[in-house]
Amino acid sequence: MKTPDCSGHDHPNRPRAKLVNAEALERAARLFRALGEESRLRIVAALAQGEACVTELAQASEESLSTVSQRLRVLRAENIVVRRRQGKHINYALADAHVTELVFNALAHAGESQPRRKPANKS
Amino acid sequence: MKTPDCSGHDHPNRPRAKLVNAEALERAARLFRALGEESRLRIVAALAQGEACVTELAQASEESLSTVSQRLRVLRAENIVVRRRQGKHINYALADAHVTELVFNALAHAGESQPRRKPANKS
DNA sequence: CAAACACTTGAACAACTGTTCAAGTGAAGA
DNA sequence: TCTTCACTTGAACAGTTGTTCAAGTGTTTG
Repeated sequence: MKTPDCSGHDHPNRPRAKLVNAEALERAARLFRALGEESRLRIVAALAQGEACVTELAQASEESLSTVSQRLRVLRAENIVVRRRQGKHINYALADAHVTELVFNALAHAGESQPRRKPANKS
Repeated sequence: MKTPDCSGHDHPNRPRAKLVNAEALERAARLFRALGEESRLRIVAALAQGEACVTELAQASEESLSTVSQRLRVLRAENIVVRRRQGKHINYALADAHVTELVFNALAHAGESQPRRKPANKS
C-alpha cells in the first residue's frame, strides 16, 4: 500500500472525525446496492404507485414469479418493502416514506445531470 | 416464463402507466449502484464533510492511491463527485445537494430500521 | 383430506464488479 | 529539459451477484 508524501500541501485543517458510524454506513450501502439494480428499482418504482401482489408485478414486468419473488426478497432484506398476506395473495408495499423520497431524489438527480454532457451554465 | 392466472382476485384498478421513463430509471439505478459499495460510500461520506484530494482520501482510508482513484472514477461517471485541479493536486467534492441529501436520507433509513429486529411500537 | 393456487427457496452457473499491479499522463520544480 | 509528484488507466484475477429451475411452503377451495 502506497502512502504518498503529500507534504508541502496546505490541507486546511479538516474535521477528521467520522461523521457517520460504520454500522450505519454499511447498512446504507446495502440499501443503495439493493436499489442499484434496474430490475429491482423498477419494482420499487411500481410500488411507489401503490401496493401490489407478486403476480401483478410479474405480469407488469413480464417476468416469472420466481424472478420477481427473488427480487422482492432482496428488497425485503433491506427493509425497502414490506409484505402483508391478504387471503391467497401477498401484497407488497414500500416500507416507509424514506424509501419513496430516496427514489424520487435519485430520479431527480438522474434527470438533471446527463452523463457525458456538459451542463449548460445556469442563465 | 410463467404467467399465472390471478383471476378472481379483486385488484383495484391501479394506474398502470409508467410513472418514470426508462432512461431516468436506468440512470437512477446506476447512481444507486455507485453508492451501493461501502468503500465508495465511505468516500462520499468523507466528501460530505468537505472537499479533499486523492492523497488525503487515500490516507484517511489507508488505501492505495490507485484504489481510491478507481473508486472516484466510478463516482465521477455517475456525476456523484466532481474534480478540480489545484496546482499539483486534484480536489474532489460532491457534485450537488441531491447527492448529499441522498446519502443523509439513506443513513436515516439505515439508522432507524434495524434488519432482523421487530421495531418497538411507537409509544 | 386432496388439489389448486400463490408464492418462496436453495443451488448452480453465467455475468458482472472490485481490487491490484504495472505502466502512463500531466503539472510543477530543479 | 529532466525529474518528481500526484494521480489515472488497462488488464487480469478473484469474489460477488442475478437469473433460472426444480422442489417446497402455506392458504384456500372442492
